[in-house]
Amino acid sequence: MNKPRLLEVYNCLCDETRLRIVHLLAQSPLCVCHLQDILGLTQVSASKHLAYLRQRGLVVSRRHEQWMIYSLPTERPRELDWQLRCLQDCLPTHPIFRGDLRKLNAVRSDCCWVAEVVGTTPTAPVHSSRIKRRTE
Amino acid sequence: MNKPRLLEVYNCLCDETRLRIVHLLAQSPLCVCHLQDILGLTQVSASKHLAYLRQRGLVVSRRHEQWMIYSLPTERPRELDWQLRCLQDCLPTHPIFRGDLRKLNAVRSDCCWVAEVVGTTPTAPVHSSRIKRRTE
DNA sequence: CAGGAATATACCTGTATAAGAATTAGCGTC
DNA sequence: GACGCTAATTCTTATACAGGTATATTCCTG
Repeated sequence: MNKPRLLEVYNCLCDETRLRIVHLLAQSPLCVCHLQDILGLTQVSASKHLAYLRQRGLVVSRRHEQWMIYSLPTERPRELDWQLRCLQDCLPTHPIFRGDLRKLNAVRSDCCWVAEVVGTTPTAPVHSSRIKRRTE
Repeated sequence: MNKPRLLEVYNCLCDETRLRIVHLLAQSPLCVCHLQDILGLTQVSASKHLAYLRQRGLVVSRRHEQWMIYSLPTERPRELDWQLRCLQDCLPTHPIFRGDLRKLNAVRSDCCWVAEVVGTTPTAPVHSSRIKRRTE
């Protein structure tokens, strides 16, 4: 029924978990398990929220070995671009999102393989460090 | 639980009816019955959505005789200001909102008292024209 | 190909809320 | 004060969706 694109964007962002996900992905691409860690989500919850966002075009995913890497699309509808600017302006002062950014940086420094995996060249092998992550 | 202000704004705008209301009020203050007419809402639906918006600070209301005039607050949180800019940029092309603006202009021209009532000086008497509106 | 890790899906349940009907309340005219 | 108009509230019902459990799928390693 030709739902306005902007309305779909609002439907995505009106849930706190999804707002936090988009806020994090605006900083860096991330795999599902890192989003779980940072946001304290169950695997199912993370996966379902990401599916919701993916189906509405707010995020894209690509497989890298056994991980799914989620990121913001490079070609973004203007509706989303407005929201990203708004997030950047309005969220940094709020404790929830400050905390998320802190945890994001912890993940980045703890996991030597994140930079490789989430970067623009996702083809580097990361086997040994992957095991390191899961056992730590 | 200290819900982020931006999340509340999204909760308001993620409903199509409320998005259309805010879009209209960004053009001009309006009384409830005009919003009903323009959007094709029942009295109850209009009133409840407006209460939802009012409780979250996205709109304010003032009584003028037997009408409640709703408008955007003059002092707006930045979260709302971002959305107003976004609406102005993203919505004009969509048929739903174009239609709403058309109907808004029809109301404005049909009803000689709208300008008086919704203006910054809401004290002018409008009795005769009010009756005219209801019977036409 | 067996097994494990990461992710997705199907199903069920609970909750928030949108919509409708009926009622109530406020303001103005007569 | 009775009546008409505008708006708000209450109650009930219906629907969307978030969360949980169990299961399926895909990829990698040995």
